[in-house]
This record gives sequence, structure tokens and C-alpha cells, in this order.
Amino acid sequence: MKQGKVSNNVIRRLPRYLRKLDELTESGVGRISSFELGQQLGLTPSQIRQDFSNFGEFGQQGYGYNVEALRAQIAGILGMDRGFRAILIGVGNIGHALMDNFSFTEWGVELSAAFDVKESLIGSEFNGVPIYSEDSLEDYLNTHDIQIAVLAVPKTVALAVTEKLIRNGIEAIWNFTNIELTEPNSTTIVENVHFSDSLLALSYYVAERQDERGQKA
Amino acid sequence: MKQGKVSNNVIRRLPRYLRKLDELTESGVGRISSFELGQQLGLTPSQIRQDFSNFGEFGQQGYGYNVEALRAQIAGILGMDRGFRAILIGVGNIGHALMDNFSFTEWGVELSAAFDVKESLIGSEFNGVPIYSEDSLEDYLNTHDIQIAVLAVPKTVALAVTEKLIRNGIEAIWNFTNIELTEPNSTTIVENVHFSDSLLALSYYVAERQDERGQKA
DNA sequence: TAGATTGTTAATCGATTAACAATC
DNA sequence: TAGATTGTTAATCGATTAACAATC
Repeated sequence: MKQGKVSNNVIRRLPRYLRKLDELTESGVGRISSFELGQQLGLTPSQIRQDFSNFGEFGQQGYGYNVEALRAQIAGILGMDRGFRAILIGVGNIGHALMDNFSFTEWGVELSAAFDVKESLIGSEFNGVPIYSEDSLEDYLNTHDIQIAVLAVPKTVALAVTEKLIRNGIEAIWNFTNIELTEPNSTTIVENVHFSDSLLALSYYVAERQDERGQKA
Repeated sequence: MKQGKVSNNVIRRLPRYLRKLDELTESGVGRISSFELGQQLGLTPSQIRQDFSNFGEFGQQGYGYNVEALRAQIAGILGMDRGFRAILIGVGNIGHALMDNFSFTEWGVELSAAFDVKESLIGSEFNGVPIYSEDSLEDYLNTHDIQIAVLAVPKTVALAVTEKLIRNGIEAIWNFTNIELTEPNSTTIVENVHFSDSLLALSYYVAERQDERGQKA
């Protein structure tokens, strides 16, 4: 094993491995080779072995990988067993959908509270997660050990809230607003979820396909 | 200009350029150099010029780029002016949030119908988009010109619905289910939106940061 | 044992960065 | 004109793939 700054490309593949391994377990598959895993994920066996070798030796010659054990290793690498805690800011449409629908726990993260400005929401609770007034956000951050802020507020207040989060020492922001939040500073980790970026990439490939067809005709 | 299969990396940056250019327009900036744009996006000027040169010559020596004109070029490249049409399958939590909250039109896509199995939803309408019974899905596809299917059904039925979509010649699937939908076949374009992948990558970087701190102490 | 498959080193390929002539 | 900045060619860097000895 090496473990000297693993490339982002590798990191982005880890969750895919995890998901596939879960699927394999579900269908009763207990072991798998890099060749077979590659087939199922559209990757070369080489790349898969290279990826894993960044973190250790998880396989066995002549055998392959034990699905369950490999899964556990990757989960550990991804920090799923660290007990990270998150809060959600903005219980609008997307925020609400996340609370209702997204299983934070399944991915090793505890959603411990949500915040909003809307009176009718404050004091209520969703899936056991309490919703507090946004006024109490700073106070909450200072009295609880929170690593991740899920940002789901309207675009207009996104920057102000971000500043507040950073001022109170948040470590990471999971950004669902459609604002460019790259490097608000050097110490806060930002992960952007831009639906529109994703749709536009899709749109590009559909357009490209159209053009290809057009040329042939 | 070259235009011979542009790399995926480049395509993924285009929506970011678009977003930034919109922000610039909003704040009244009419021209920008690759240097300044690079600063704001955390990219090198070289990369930006290289990216654009895949599609044409959009700048002017000694001046830079006209923000509005460049925006229009990129929008065109991304297929935003092609009038793509989409349908949504699954009006659950996430599907509902998309209908309510996500402006398809803003990105050049028309959401023309939604489908669900839930009796109470069928026949109703959100933001002018009608919700039909999933039984009529195939019929609808055969009588309308639809390119994109937004897949927001429960995990358990995801594969069955996907098959149905492909059988009826859908061109692209925007996949919001947490299922690995890579290459269902070679002709359908799939764009995955996996929240969990994104959260896990975030989690990894928080864990890494923790370890770094641990070593220093 | 023979066959399979790993982990790793070396080779290739592709993407990013640097440099610079062209020109607004 | 002088200065700025493009588009592009060349150089560098990094990521993927191929190959293979080690070994279960």
C-alpha cells in the first residue's frame, strides 16, 4: 500500500464499487475477481486492482476478492464508520425530500438537526430529526460536534449562510444550491450537487448523438 | 476548431462555465479573459482556452471573451436550444421535488408529462405538467417525441421501468435511483445522479482531513 | 500440482500546462 | 503604437492499461 494523496478519480470510483458490492451481496455473490467486477462496472481489471492498491491488499491470488470483506474495507476508507454528523439548512423542497427520502444513516452519517426560517416548520420534526429556527444555527454549531452542513437554502441567501457556517468552523458543505461554491476558503471542503450540470451533460450527449445520426443520413 | 470526440472532462466543465457566465452577466460583467475566468473557477487560463478551442474560436486577442456571446455559444454546444423534451417517471419525494423545484425550461428542456402508479396522483397536475398512469407510458412514448426520461421510481421497479423505456426507444435516461445503471445497452445514454456517491466522496475528504490533523498532533 | 488471479512495475495513452507567434 | 490576450503547438505531467512474477 502507498497512501500518498490518492487521486480524485479514484475516490469517485470508490462509492461505485461499494454500491456494486452491495448489489452482489444482495444477489448472494460472495467472491469476485477484478475481471468480473470490471465487466460489471465497465472498467478494466487493471484499473480496479490499481485503485485498490492505493489503500492496501484486499485480494488473494487465484481467488479474487471476498465481497463482504472488500465492502467493509471500502466503507472504512470512505469514512462511513467515523460517526460523522450533519445538519441540514433549508427545509424547502429539496431539503424536505432529503430528510424524507435519503438515508443518511445508510451511508454512515447522522442527520442530527435541520434549520429553517419558516415559522410553521420550526419546532416540528421529520423522521426523528428536529427542525429549529435558523437563528439558533450558530449556537447549535458551537454546542454540538457537527462536521457536515447540507446546504439547501434558496440561492439568494446561500452565500450568507455559507459564510456563517465557515465562521463557525464547519468542516464540509454538501451544496445543493445552484451557486458556484468552489473554494469559499482553503480549509472548508465543498461537494457540489448541481442537478443542472448533470442534465446539461446529458443534453450534450443527446445532441451529439443527434448530430452523428444527421451526418449518416 | 477540431470537433473530433471531445473528452468527457471537457464536457463536464461546460456547465460550470455556463453557470459562471450567468453569474457574471448578473453582476454586470460584459467581458472576461481566460485568466480572470480561471481565477474565479480555480482553473488555469490554458485549460480554459484549450477547452473552448475544441468547439471554435470564441475570443478576441487583446480583449478576451464577450460574456454574453460566449454564454450563447456554450448553451448551443450543450444542446440547450434543441428543444429536447423529457418525461418524469415516479412522482415520489424526489420526483415531486424535481417537478416543483427544478426549472427544466431554464436548461432548455421541456418536461411534458409525469407518470406514476398512485391513483391519488393520476389526473392531477403540477406546474402545468400532467401526471398520467404508468400504464399509459408506452403509449405516450409512441405518440410523442420524447428524448429524455427522468427516472425517479423506487429502486425495486427501476430495472423493469428502464427496460420498458429502452424497448420504446428512449434516447437518454436521467437516473435518480440508487441503482447502478451503467450501460443498460450501448445506444441509450445514461446520466446518473447518485446522492450517496457524492456524500461518500465528501465523507472521504473529511476523514482524510481528520487523519492529517491526527498526524500533526 | 495446475490454474487462476493478485499486486506491482513498466509502457502507453491522454489531459493539463507552458510557451509563443499572431493579432486585436 | 504598445499592451493584452487569444488560439495553438510543444512539453510535461498524471492516469490508465499491459505485462508478469509471486502465490494462493
